[in-house]
Amino acid sequence: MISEIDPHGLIAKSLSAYSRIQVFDSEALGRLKARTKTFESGSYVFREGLSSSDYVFVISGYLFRQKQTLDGYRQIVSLIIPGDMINPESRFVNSLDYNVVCAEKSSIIYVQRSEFEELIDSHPSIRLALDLRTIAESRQLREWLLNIGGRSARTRVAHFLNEFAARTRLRGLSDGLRFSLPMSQEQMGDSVGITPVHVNRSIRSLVESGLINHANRKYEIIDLDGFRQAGQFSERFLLVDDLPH
Amino acid sequence: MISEIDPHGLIAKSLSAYSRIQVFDSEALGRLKARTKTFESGSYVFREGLSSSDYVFVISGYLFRQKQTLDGYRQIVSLIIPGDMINPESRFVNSLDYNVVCAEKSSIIYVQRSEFEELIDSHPSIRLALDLRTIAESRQLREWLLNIGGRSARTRVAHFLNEFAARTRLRGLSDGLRFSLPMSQEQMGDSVGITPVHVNRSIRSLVESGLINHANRKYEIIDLDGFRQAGQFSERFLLVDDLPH
DNA sequence: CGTGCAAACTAACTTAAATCAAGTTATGTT
DNA sequence: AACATAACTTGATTTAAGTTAGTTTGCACG
Repeated sequence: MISEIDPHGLIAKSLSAYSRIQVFDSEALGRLKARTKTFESGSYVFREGLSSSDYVFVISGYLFRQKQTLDGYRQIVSLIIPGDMINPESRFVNSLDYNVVCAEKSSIIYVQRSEFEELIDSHPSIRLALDLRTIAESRQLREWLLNIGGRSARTRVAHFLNEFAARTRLRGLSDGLRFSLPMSQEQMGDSVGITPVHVNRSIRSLVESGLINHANRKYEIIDLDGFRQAGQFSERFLLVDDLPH
Repeated sequence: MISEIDPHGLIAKSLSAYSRIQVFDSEALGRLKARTKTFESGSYVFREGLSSSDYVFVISGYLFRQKQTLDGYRQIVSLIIPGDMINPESRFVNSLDYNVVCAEKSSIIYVQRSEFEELIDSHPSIRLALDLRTIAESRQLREWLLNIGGRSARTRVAHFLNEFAARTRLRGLSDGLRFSLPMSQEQMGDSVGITPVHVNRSIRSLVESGLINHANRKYEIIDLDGFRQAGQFSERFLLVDDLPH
């Protein structure tokens, strides 16, 4: 099925976090031809090592990038939210070093390599946005490293939840205070390097401290300042300061 | 002090790991004007947040990138070895999200922003090498995340040492079996997220298993296969497979 | 060539998080 | 509505790693 991407859609919005996307840029994005595909929760969009010939974006649903240890431990290395590009390194490299798995039913669009590369070549601000996105991702990875390497379980979980709240707010997907997190406590554990039962205890502790409410997979931040402190969270690392070019 | 970089020097060698650097590319690199500066062990080359106006490369000495937690924990997020660029994201962004500290006395060269950018513009293979280097770094960060998030202390330490051995070998700085590691056990701990006494125990355990010898800061790998297994190490993640452009 | 200091090593003890083992609560299905 | 299944919750126990503290080694410097 071939459809046209909404010209004022998610992707332009997501890129505009990194560089100034003009009307004509986002119109060009809107003219891209794209195949849409739906994936069930738990299914793989990419497998490590396999090459991808198209550029792939998320329209709806949450996914994650994950890697595995030889003895079966799975580490989630980043969350992918609607509007994100799934395989940004495909611009330069053939195969990915991670798997991409759906946290819930998702819809994904495929744009032909050549078509997207023409767009990049003719729209400097889109190229810049992609380059900056790469920087932002490295920052995020370093922040996760600090989170996992240096903080207690409770703090890690709080940091993770803060990050999710901030990212969804910046993308216009939540108000930053109430959100539902589409992943199991086991998956959260695999994101921050602790066991699921400890995730549970950590969440409980945050609730008991009066920082958040939690039921099912819905969260509500009651005391934003306190909750940020509990997670030693600052949203600085989510943003990049565009160089004046 | 102004000097010329050795045209067949480290930097060309380091970039050539990522894309095919031709003679004329490396001659151009050799013509770059560079200020050299020496830093003592423990001194800061960059501080988080401060902007940098030049491109900076390591000629000799080891350094690391590090971040801090509010309550004082320091996480080392990557090692910088001779030939590496210290501030690659300066191509796109004003300020760094990490500190850069010397593990030992190091000599560093500064190349003017405009001069280096002209070089990039006129040498596609150098630009490509830089782009691929960025991908390689993200891979490394994800691998560290997996290492810290999912493995036992002993395995983490073994993985770290394997990585160091492989990286120095690929850069021509060691034979990959005997090397001296210019960092304290405390710094190793801050790299893999454990305490220095546990680093010590882990190293001893690896020695007692007959996998390596160790004295002062010198290491010798006795059983390479066994040592790789102990660290669940594969050097695949250090390399990128250049896309045929 | 001692002296001082930082890093490496070791052991004893403590603790945070993992593991194990039941429950319980949701969610989805015939 | 009853059943099945997966996710969540909770407590008891174990274990890996942290902490504290002391000793030893290596090395820079007067």
